[in-house]
Amino acid sequence: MSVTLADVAKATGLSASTVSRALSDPDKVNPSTRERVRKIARDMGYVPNLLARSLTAGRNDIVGLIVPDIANPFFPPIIKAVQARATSKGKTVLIADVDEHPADELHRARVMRKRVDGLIVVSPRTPDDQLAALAELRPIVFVNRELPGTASVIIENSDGMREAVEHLTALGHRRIGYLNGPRRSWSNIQRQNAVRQACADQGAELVEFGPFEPQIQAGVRAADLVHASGMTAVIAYDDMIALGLMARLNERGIRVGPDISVIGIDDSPMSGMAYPTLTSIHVPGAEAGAAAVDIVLDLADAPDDAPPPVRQLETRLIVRGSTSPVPG
Amino acid sequence: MSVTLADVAKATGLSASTVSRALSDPDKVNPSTRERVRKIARDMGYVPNLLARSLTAGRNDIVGLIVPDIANPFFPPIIKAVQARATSKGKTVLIADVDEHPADELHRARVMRKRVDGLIVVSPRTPDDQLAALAELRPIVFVNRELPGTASVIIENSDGMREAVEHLTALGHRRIGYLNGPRRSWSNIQRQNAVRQACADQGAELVEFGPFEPQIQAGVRAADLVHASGMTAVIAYDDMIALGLMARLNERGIRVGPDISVIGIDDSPMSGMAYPTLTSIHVPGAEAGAAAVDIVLDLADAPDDAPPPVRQLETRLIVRGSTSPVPG
DNA sequence: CTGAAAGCGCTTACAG
DNA sequence: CTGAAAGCGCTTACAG
Repeated sequence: MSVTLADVAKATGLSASTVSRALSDPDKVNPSTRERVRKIARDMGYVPNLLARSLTAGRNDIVGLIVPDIANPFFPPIIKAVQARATSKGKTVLIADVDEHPADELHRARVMRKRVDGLIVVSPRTPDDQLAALAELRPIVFVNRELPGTASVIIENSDGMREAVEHLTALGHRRIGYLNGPRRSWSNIQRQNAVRQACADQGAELVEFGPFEPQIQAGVRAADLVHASGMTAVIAYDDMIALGLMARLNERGIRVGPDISVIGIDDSPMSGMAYPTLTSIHVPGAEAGAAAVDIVLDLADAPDDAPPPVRQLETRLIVRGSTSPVPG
Repeated sequence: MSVTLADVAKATGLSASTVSRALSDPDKVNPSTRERVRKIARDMGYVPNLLARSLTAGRNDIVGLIVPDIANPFFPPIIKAVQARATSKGKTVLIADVDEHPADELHRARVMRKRVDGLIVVSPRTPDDQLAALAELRPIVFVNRELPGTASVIIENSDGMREAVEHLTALGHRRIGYLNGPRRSWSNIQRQNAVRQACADQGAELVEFGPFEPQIQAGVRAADLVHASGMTAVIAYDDMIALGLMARLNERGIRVGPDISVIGIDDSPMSGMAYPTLTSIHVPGAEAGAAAVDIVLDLADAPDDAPPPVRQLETRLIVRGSTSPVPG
């Protein structure tokens, strides 16, 4: 097998304690023995078993991050932000992608639990009846889902949605479609409520479609429904759906913008690359990721009875080429 | 702190051994005591410390996956394939994204090493002088990079590249641009060699640009260079660069297809969504991911002196809307 | 079927 | 500054 601390101890003629200190807590050992130990350890090809170290030290210097779907462009910016923040605090990030299988979340979280110092779960899809079990795996913070007694970072959809609806009504649209996201998605419920409220406030008629999965193909499928319904403007649950919608409308010769206005949500990197460029509601995913790191690491050394923090972040509309005045 | 095995043992009046078996190796214990133990453990909210379990059992049931950049659409299909295969073999996948910082790869691999049963490193960017150290963290398999004595899955670029160049020359193009990827990228060297060979074989003139990072913005930047050079056809290191190139050309009123032909590499999901749709060389990332899982898990229980397997996979051209006959 | 003991590979008070 | 000892929370031969 591989070289252990005991092997190095034997080779140096010192105790395991001293070797351990020379490697992990250098100040506590005589400089000359320290260097001797380190050299011998290196020569022997000693690589500390970080599992064992974590078990005794009770620390991993790792943050665990669980996301629903790494392929959804909404998540990479969050992941990058989590990594940037965690790195700046000396932690490594390990990611689990549950591939939109909500039932797996709890299992993955348990697998990670002791291997990390804290868990960030983005948009937990975990069914309600298991959510409490997930929340127990503290330190843990939810992004985009609230549970009493659990730390969370919440992105408030209402401002951005209000701006989107105002933008459309200002362009003359009176009938607005909303493409629902996944049926049980917490985010979709938030967005659905927000669009209903905003349309009611603006006196616009709202027609809902879906639910749709947050994938391009779902948007492609939505396109024909939307067009058949005669909507002049539509807001999609997310950019993936909006992009699929646009692709299919393009294909059918329906001009996005002039013929039908489309608004996405997430302001993902692709929204500026699409044709036409996609008007989208910016969701501060990066800020949310950074905030989640701060919270979960604070939690790690907070007393158990401290009230778990809840941070709120706002959204706003980014206008691009896919929205135009109502045709005719 | 949390409930330990010893706590449960005390509560049941049994030894830790029996409790351990009741939970992890149920067949070795009397059914009635087994159920009693399990019930009490559940009631006490016992959650086994998987770190400790892994340390003694020497198994994690986890596969570690290291990728250069999760936001690059080339990687998610590989990740998904790795997960699908690993799941079917009862393993969980933990992902590390090194965010295009090659120097971090070795460190991340070490952090993961004992927490997983095997490591898959996709497109290792690790500098040559550290690569051997990385390769020592066995069981490990590289995807898209070769190192003697190390298991790997290699995607052979030459077939797809030859098809791409043939396609362009058949359309009448005589001067073909190639947008290089990152300078030290192993993949770029492979692709560069392949395009040089293919152009030489077809008697086409090759003009190289770059290096460019595999990002949309780099493609945007490349667009003006390419257009100024008078190329009628260009092959990009990857789809990201190709998409950025197309976006900028669109913006300048240069029609991709009729005015200039563009070919990407990777056949990422977005290539079918772009405007126009992007002709691209399909790279069998999913197959590579699945193969890597098979190899790394085999390695885990292979004798140390077994020759590490090397698997080769082929590429092919997918023709879409971004390539047309040479103008004029 | 169950238990006592040793051990996985480290770290960390506690002495000296 | 260094070492002996106990311990982190489990698992697993070995006895019985």
